[in-house]
Amino acid sequence: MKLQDFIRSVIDLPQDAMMAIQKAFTKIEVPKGNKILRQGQTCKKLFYLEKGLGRSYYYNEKGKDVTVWFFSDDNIMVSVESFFQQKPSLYDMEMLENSTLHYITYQDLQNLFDQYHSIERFGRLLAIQLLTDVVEKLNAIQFQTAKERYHFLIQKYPDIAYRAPLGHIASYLGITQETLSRIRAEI
Amino acid sequence: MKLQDFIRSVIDLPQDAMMAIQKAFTKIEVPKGNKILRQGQTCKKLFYLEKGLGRSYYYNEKGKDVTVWFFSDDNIMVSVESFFQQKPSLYDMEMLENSTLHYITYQDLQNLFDQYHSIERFGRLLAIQLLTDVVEKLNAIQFQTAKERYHFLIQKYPDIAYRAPLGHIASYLGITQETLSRIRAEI
DNA sequence: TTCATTTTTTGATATAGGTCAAAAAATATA
DNA sequence: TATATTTTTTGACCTATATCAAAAAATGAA
Repeated sequence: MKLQDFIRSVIDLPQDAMMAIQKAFTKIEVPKGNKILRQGQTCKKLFYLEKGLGRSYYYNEKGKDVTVWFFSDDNIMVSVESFFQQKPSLYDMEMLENSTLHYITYQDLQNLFDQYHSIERFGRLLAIQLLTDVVEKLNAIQFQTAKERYHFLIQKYPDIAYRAPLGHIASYLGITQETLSRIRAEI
Repeated sequence: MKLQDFIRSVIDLPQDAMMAIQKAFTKIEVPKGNKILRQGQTCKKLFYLEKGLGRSYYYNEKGKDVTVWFFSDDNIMVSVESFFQQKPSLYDMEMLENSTLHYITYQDLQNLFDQYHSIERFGRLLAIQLLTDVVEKLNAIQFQTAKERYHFLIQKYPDIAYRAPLGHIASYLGITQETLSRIRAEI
């Protein structure tokens, strides 16, 4: 989906605001395996992922790589707390496929928030959308068995279930890769 | 904390906006045990909890009462998805102590969003604050043992750990009440 | 106070899912 | 191709936490 269409799917901006926000985004291609943010850095860019696949992750106390979130086509890709509160990120963010992204810098976005009430609203609606996604995942994770969690993933993000490596999916669901492999074998 | 001070803690509103938003809130006292929202209803009010304790919860497939979130002094109390997307709530919300609340209706808030850019920004910042809280809980829950989850709660919300019934805390942490009781006994 | 109800604790047992290890399959590299 | 590397699967075993049941403690009502 084009950036413009994505923005429209969130809010119908007046012409001038739409022009201004589009101008503030820069399109980039990022190859598979590349990082767009490192743990400890403050996230200075908010990305729109037009096409591709990415994830955020960290290494836990035992050094195990833990996927926190997946990002796929037509979604915002950002370390929420780091970007919006401009503090160091807890996560790395990397692309799992060659991807097409558009980014806007924190400063440019703040300027647009100041200039356009309608873009401020866009920001609010976006935050609520992200919030809803996280709440949904929390509910899925908190009280469900490993099998149920996997079914949640297939249903909600079928593309991810098939495109991402099993180890990443397992840690995202809070289970081990062996358990996930066994669940898949059953089906 | 007074409503005005709470708003100030989020954003410094211009005088007129501050007056307008304060006027739109209504103060109420809600006794312990009372519900402020029922599952299936669309949440029409956003509450600020000046003093007291509340929770949101639902009954799972097995009929077990599961606490989704606690709300304590100086916080917003709302069913996020239901209020912001004006769709039926998945949860009941009830007060666990006699509480002092202030509410604003969805419609009044939308009108303020339309009228005041600064209040729109307040809304955005509020959403991001809620989002950060949920992300934090998700991380705490997803990869930690029962004991670690309980310590997260004590550290982050000590008041809740001591004021809420054990059964509610256990389901909030995604563990059984017996396990939580045993964890407490160890300490 | 006493009695009833609710909440918390304790005990015995069961099980989902973890850990460790190695084989098999898939993917990347020369 | 063949070979090396990474990812996934399978097996054996173990542990944290669930479940079921009942006692003890706390709370509320009469």
